[in-house]
Amino acid sequence: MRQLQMRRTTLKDLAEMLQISTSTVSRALKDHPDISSAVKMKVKEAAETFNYVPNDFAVNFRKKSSKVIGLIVPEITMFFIPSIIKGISSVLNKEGYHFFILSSNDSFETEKEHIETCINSRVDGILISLTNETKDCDHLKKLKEMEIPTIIFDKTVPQNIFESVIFDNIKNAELCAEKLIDQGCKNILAIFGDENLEITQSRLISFKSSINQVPEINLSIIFCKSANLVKEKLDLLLDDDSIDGFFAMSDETLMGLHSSLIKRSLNNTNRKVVAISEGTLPKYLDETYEYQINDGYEMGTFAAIQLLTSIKKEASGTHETETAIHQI
Amino acid sequence: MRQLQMRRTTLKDLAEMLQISTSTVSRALKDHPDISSAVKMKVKEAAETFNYVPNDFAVNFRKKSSKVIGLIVPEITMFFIPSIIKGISSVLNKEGYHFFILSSNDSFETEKEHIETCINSRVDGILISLTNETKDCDHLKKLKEMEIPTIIFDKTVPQNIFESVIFDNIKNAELCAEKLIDQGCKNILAIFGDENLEITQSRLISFKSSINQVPEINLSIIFCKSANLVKEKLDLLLDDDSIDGFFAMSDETLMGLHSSLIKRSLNNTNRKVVAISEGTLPKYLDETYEYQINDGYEMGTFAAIQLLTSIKKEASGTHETETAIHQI
DNA sequence: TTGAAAGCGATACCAG
DNA sequence: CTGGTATCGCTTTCAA
Repeated sequence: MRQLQMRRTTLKDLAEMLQISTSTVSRALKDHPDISSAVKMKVKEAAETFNYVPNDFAVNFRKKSSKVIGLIVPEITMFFIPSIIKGISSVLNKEGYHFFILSSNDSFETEKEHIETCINSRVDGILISLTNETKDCDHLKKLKEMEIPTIIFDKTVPQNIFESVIFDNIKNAELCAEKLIDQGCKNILAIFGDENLEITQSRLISFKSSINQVPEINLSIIFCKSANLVKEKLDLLLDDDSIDGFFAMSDETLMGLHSSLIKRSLNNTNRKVVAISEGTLPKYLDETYEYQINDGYEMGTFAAIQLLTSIKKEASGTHETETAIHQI
Repeated sequence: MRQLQMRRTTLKDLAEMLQISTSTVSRALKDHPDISSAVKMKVKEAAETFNYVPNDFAVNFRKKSSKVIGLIVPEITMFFIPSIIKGISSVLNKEGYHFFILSSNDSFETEKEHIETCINSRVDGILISLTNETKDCDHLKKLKEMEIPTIIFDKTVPQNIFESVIFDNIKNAELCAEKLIDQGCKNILAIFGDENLEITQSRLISFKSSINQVPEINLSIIFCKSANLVKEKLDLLLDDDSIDGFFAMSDETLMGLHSSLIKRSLNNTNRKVVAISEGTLPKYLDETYEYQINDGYEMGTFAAIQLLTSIKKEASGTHETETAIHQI
């Protein structure tokens, strides 16, 4: 088995051609102040003409830093992933970092494997959003031991051992409730996702308590794990038009709701729809819907910046065990 | 500046502890037939207890293979990217490969930079979908010279120098046209994306020629680069209900159409909507819409498999310059 | 201002 | 079956 790729020009090659040492070439290439500008010129020219490209493997190996971070997500959804990727790329690429995407497919076991993978491939840091199955952070402890900077985002668990970035679920649910109240809705149907999720619970509690402050409102609540389930349930539920206000806690639940409303031609009747949403998609659904936006792009950038910060701290030897929770 | 990460157990550490050579340890760990099972046992046990993890940097460096591939896409869209990522992950992860996502943000310059980045980081292969600005493959020639296996997918250019994977645009547009014809539509509006794109042109030509076989059909065509533009144009155009058939060449154009139909409560009147679609989203829009599916997941798996195949060929020294175009 | 040389950690060839 | 050793390409002291 031969080499995977054609042999490339190395530092040594340049050194031999110019009859100087590799150390000098190395330093010249990175504008080290010790090197005379004459030599720098020569070296850079040669590097240019011979198409020299530093071998990142060797550099990483030597420096023990991969400039790679691992992104572990519970699943690849169309609502959240694209915006979060954009956000993360925008800050990481600027700093010369790359990232892998590893999807846990909603399996705790896969999540654990991915964490091992990240450790093995020597990532400089990890951004992770936990699966629905993940109940604690035990499997993350190793990361702490190995001092691998890690930020948890979006889906977290209560006993959090890392810095994390989440949306302000309380506030958003509250604002949605207020919109429905202001609209004068009296018969509200609220649609939530997976009942076991932290994010569902916090939105639920907040939404309910806001609505309950207006005693004349009649509130029904359903939980559905997928857009399809929402649709199925609603197709049965919506047999009268008495509901004048809908709340969807996410894009996914909103999609199911929209689908069902369309089917029953209820979309333009006298009812209000408000939702918590990532915001990319819903603008095309119906102009009358109102949203409280959870901006995935913003979360991505924020989390990435936090991670880079703690990578730098690690590198400089500071060892504060940050576990702050940032709400955005 | 100290090491980024805590020192980990190395082969040498194990060798010293067991008082044997590193070569033996290395071989034992990978079940080399030469090694006695007694030694293997000992070594593996030690590796286990001391939490030995091979240093991928060193391995890659030595073997000149990164087990990383670069995925370059023109933009991060919610319609295509999630499914393509899922498809690619599903085959690459199984084979121990990872991939970076690099988005060109529809800029030819950025695309070129990303290609450089991939070369620098010594990826084992590249999966690339070109931007709208990309008119030829000159910037890809370097990849050919350097013998970096590359597959172009979805967005290609006519003078293609690499193997590529595309959807069967001709067939799909044709089938959509037939659906509208079968439905008896007489006044059709067809919505296309960016007029300059290869994929737009092939869908356009095919769709038009199919429709034109039925002389009594009146066909109007519009081109819009984004869902928003579709909506804006339609909000002006749709002042009467005479259109009884719509064709959208993509999810993006379909979203604009849907939005506009909803707004005018035209969604449940007597008209047919057919579209070429990635398929993830549209099932929630309106049950009466019909689709010709371009499956991003399938494209992802297919492209990834092709890439792995050519990586293996490269490795074994076979040098067929494949430029086959696969339609799926 | 420059060079020599020591590794980083794993692999593989050649001996024994 | 096992050990010694060169090597991958680069960075980084230490010496000159």
